[in-house]
Amino acid sequence: MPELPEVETMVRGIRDAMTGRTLRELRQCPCSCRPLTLSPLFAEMARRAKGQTVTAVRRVAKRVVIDLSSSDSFVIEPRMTGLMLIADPPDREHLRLEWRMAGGGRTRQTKSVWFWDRRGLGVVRLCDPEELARRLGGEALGKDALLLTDSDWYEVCQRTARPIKVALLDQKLVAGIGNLYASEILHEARLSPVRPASKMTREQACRLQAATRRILLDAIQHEGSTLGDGTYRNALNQSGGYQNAHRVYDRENETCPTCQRGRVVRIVQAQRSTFFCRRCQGRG
DNA sequence: ATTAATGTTCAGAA
DNA sequence: TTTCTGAACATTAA
Repeated sequence: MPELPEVETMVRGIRDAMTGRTLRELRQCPCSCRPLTLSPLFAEMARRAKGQTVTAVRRVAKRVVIDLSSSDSFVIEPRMTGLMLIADPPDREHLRLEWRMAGGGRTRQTKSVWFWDRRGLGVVRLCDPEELARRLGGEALGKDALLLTDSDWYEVCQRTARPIKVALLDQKLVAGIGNLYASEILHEARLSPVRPASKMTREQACRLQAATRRILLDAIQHEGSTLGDGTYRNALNQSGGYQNAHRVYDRENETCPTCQRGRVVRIVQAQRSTFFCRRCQGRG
């Protein structure tokens, strides 16, 4: 489930444990399931990273990026069930990787950060982060030049005739939005998920930009969404709180909290569930 | 036993 | 060229 708000929460949760510290050791955790996907392979990755100091911990779209004093960075894609932790994990058998950081000052102590992943679909790379960023569109939320402006949103919408909900999931168009937040954003923007992206007016693109910002900031404030299966946890292994604020996602048949009249319906687009209110979001 | 679930990426068809 | 579909990855819960 980690989408932009959950990854942002992970990054904030591990930042102090890593920034300015030296990597004493990278360890692969013994686990009975399939091995974590690493690039390069573990031995090479550990050799290149050991002894490096972490200069920054940041988020790029749905990825955690750990910059090292060399030009390398760890780029972690949690995909469906990956977590970055500094506290006890939900279980031991799905721990995948451990970064043992030297303690502050002259102490011999180490401070560990773990990557935990139940389904094991996550990927950890050690590479130049630029090469991965090149495959992504502008950031849905951020503060630098990568962030999409109002007019960028309009231009991005013009690029495809696919339904706007499907377009929002295309990381080459907008980076950071996933299935859950796409429904919430479109509801906030009062736009039909089935409307072709290319038919958006400038005014609608503007609403989309504003809704994206509001929803994602709000979700970050609540430390992300922990769905029914309880998989997503913050770095301290605590649940997020935004699931209680969802207006349409996974709320099929409930009364729309905005118009108080319509019912939330579920449709399938690109093999994923979309939730929306026909009354206040229209038919496209 | 079957189905669906937050993501990404690829192959192949329409 | 664009868009759509399905599969693959692996696990768990309803």
